Amino acid sequence: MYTVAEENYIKSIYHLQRQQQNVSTNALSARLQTRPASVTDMLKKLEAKKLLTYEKYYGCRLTAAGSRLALNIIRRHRLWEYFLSEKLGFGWEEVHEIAEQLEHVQSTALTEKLDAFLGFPRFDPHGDPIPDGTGKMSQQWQLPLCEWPVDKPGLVSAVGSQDERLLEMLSQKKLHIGAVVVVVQQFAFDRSLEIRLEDGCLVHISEQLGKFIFIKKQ
Amino acid sequence: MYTVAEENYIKSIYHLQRQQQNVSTNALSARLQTRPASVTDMLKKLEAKKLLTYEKYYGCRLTAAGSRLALNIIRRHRLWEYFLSEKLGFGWEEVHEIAEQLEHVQSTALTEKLDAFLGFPRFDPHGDPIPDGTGKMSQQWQLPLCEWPVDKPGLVSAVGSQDERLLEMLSQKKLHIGAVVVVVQQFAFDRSLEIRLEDGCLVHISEQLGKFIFIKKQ
DNA sequence: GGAAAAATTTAGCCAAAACTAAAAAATAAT
DNA sequence: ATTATTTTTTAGTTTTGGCTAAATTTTTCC
Repeated sequence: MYTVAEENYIKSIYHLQRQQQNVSTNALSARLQTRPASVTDMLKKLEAKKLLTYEKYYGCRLTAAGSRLALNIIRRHRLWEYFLSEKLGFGWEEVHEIAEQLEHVQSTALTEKLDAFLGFPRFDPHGDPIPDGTGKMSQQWQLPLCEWPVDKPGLVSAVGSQDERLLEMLSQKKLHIGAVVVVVQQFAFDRSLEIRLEDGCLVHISEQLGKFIFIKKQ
Repeated sequence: MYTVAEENYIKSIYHLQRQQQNVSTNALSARLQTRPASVTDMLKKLEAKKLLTYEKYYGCRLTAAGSRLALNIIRRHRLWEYFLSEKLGFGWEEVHEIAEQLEHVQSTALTEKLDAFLGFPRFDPHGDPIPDGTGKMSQQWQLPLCEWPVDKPGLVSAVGSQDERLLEMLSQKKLHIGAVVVVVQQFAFDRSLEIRLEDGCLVHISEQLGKFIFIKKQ
């Protein structure tokens, strides 16, 4: 299969490709914290393996095979993040670093069984969509409530966890899927939120909770 | 911290040390499937890191620090094996290879939280004891029931899991800790077992169940 | 359009962890 | 107690994935 270094390159290229259509050597160098010269070397290797096309001085793009691999790595990463946060009780700031290691464990069976064990979650604790086994993922643009802009109405589209304590809290605050909400203000002290529901009710939401409620455009 | 290669050496030396008191270059070479010359190189490196003492031509022994590291790696390995088998539903033959990768994920917090999530299990699916955070582990020689010799009386000494469905089944079959059992026969077809209890009752045990009941000598 | 700046590549080097072939030490056998 | 055999080490290479310094190409700016 592929080495950890190769997988990290592919993953980074995938993410950068969403902003620039051709990923430059320097952009990769900055993201991976390696020198441009090393990036050039690796791009040649990855081109030889047909994971990307590379044109001297003009950067690279993933091939279909490269994108497939990238989505698979992202799938592993986000499933582990979900596991760490949901099952082991890690805070969402802590999960990324550990998932960076776990994502490189090679075993298709492991990924599939983990997915099933977690109940086929569609979003990780940061609100990013988790690709399915074929690489498809929910494309809807959405953000956790705590990052949603003030005064812009939005729709509750998903929750990041099925924890019953979370679900209980949501139902008590009348925050069901499909509810329309407006963030009235964010308090600087603890980054908690005041939001207004359709019926005009004002509800106070901790930052912690706001991370698990996902909002999309109406 | 330590590299994957270093961790694998330390783990192998720990296991070999239980048979020979000084671990020879050749023994390590055979176990790790690397050439003796490579082993010599690595032993020098590990000695420099004070994980073992090494005397030219006479093999090596782990230092206290080396043993501590070895037990920590074994702890990680067996906790993951338990997770894979108990939570993800892998068969016990499949878990070893995947755990070989997972054991090298570096994060003390991960190990501790995983341990807690699993309910602090004391034995892995193969019946091997899982060291605790300080390196202590149950030293009793014991085997899963499904590997216990026929006609040899044994004592139920531990169960490999606290799963309540398992515990329910055990109490129904009157297989409490301390019970004396004799394996009457093992059926070749599904490797299930017929065992006799103290009161003469015959009980039928699936292989699946037999893996989670540990037996030691009377 | 040509000079300066920025980006990228080439060339040569390093460390980790493996390898082979040959030398040296330890062990076994006559 | 020598010799033969086995084990281990030394010396020199390879591959992977980094690095620096210098050269080259592209881009930008007057």
